[in-house]
Amino acid sequence: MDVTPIIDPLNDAQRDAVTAPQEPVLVVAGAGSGKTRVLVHRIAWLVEVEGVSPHGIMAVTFTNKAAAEMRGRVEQLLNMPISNLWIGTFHGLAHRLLRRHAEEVGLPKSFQILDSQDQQRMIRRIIKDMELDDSTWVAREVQWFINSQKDEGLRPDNLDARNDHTRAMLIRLYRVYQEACDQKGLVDFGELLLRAHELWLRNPDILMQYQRRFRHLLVDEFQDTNSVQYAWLRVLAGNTGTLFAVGDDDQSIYRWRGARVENMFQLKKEFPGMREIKLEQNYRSTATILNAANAIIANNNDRLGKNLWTDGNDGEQIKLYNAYNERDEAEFVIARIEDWISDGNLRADAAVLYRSNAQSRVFEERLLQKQVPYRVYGGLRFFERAEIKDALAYLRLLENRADDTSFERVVNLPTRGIGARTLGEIREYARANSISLWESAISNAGAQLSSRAGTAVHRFLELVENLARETSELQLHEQVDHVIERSELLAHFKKDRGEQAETRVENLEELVTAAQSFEPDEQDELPPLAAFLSHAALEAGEGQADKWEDCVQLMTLHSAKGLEFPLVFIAGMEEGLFPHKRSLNDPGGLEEERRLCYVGATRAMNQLYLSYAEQRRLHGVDNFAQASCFLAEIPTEYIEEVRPNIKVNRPAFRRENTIKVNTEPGMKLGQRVRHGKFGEGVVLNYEGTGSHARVQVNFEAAGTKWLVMSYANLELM
DNA sequence: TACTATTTAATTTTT
DNA sequence: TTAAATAGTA
Repeated sequence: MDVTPIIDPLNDAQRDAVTAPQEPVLVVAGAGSGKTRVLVHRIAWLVEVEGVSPHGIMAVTFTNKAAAEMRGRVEQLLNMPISNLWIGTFHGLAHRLLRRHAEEVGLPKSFQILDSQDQQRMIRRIIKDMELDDSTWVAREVQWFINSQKDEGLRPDNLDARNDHTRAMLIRLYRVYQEACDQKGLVDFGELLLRAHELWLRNPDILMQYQRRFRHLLVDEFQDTNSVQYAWLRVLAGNTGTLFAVGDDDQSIYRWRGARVENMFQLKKEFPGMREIKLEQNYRSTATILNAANAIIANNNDRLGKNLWTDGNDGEQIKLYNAYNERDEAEFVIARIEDWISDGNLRADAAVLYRSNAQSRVFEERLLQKQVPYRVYGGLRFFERAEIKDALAYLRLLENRADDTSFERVVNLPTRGIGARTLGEIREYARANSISLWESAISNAGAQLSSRAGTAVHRFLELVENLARETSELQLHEQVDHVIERSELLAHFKKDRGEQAETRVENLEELVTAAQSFEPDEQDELPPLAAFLSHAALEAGEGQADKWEDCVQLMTLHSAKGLEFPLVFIAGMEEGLFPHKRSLNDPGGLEEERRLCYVGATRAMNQLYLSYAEQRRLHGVDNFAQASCFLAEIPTEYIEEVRPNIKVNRPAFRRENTIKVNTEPGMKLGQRVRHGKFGEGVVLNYEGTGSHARVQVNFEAAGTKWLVMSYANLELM
């Protein structure tokens, strides 16, 4: 057996990890240190050298993209297909388990997945039905609460209201929402994980069956696991499974959605013999960029501790541009990108990163104006588009008539005379009798409703039944085609004029193509339509179709994680924007922002540009800002301030060549302070200078207060 | 019932 | 500024 292809491309630390004995291993892998390579080669090593059957291996990732990439690379390395090896996302694997064991976890065979849009609609509906004031009970916030509890593995019964009215109501909403989901056979993303965990806990025999099978569990991005995911893995590993976890505590940027870096520490506690291997050699960035990134992240506490190094050269200094406003900033960035392109480089090798999506607009405008092709990441994905969701709603009703969310979506689309009043009655009757809207509609169509509305409802019910009958023998793509045609959805969008309407029609046609080229995962053992619908919910698809065109890349810092580009711009390095002021509301928020900054900087291979604007228009109002505190954390030797001859009208008072950071001592946003009366708090905002300076502090005990600096006597902590 | 005007709030996002 | 949800009008 020739093991050189598996071992040769690795450095010492990587090889230690790949060839480690079959015991628990934690790989702390810095940015650009080859963590995917280690995972891929580890799998190959287990199969080729240790003689482990692929059947006994499970590899878990967070995104479908990562899962697909890993599978592809393993197959390439082993030079064979590995269909019996489970590689997938936490949600994808949980979904597979729930389909196989629907009965044991109390789900109907035909359960459907709710994406977060559907979930929010459903919660909004519940708030309405409970006749709660929707300005106090915002669907988005209730959704946030429910999902946070699910991330922590908590059911309504596990929660205590702690004499808090608000909390009591949130728990009640959670309970009502969950009952509604159960009744309608709907499962949200958090529920997939929670039920998969409960599958283990409630069915020791099933658990044992999987424990015996999956002796090897490999987990990517371990720092992003939430409590349920950790618990699920922990139980599955049991005492016999060997966990191979790869992660980077410095790249933990998803705490706000339940990720717990502590899981990495916890792992070491629970598996005392756990081998810990650090990958610290970086193959991506220049020494300058790495040193700067290291300097930034060094300001964080509670790190596992590692220092990236490279044997590459220093490269160029990091360029810092102080823009007058956001348009000046965009102009500067795009001008540099045009230079880059005219030097013969690829547009796709240049990326503009920013903290919030709203920032993309100025860049887009400028790129459009300069006729430079670009692509914005994020935004609406294919399966999330309204017209696609409309079509899917029809298809979902074919699978599961009790799917009320889908029912509501298409009952009057295209309009067929079933208005708010009629729908209200159907809803009321459904609620009173604890039945689905579908069943309620059946009972109502004959009796309660006026004859006109009754006929309309009847027509809709018949339409769906007919669709079901007509498509039962068809191929998946024929089913989809038939449904969008006969439901008159296609005609509905076709009659609208304009560019938007045209893309809608194109998208619907694209859906048929998507169905045609859809290849169900054999492991999932589902009928084609059910598999397709699950796929649509679990993998929302890419945003733009023409992704292979050579385009400048625009994206948020979050979505840049895992990617690399020769030329990187991080725009909007301003206090309040990055670090974002809203991140300072919770403890550890600033540190997470700093990790985000670290992630951003380490995306750059050769050249990194940082920029900030003195004035920025946000939500239609001009704001003044100071340079981000992160800029001051980079040793000046790595930075060069640039000032090209751009003719912008700048006000005369503009200061030159100075990084303005922390002009007031202790005025840093996020700074912890102590007040004689109010106790400890965090600086949220400030205005003015000298004796007029006022500062807004969020006190742990006393809440948010504005204080005048010269009187407040704040003690820095 | 269907379309238009007004209001409201805006970090990050995968599944 | 802008998108989306709701309130108001034809």
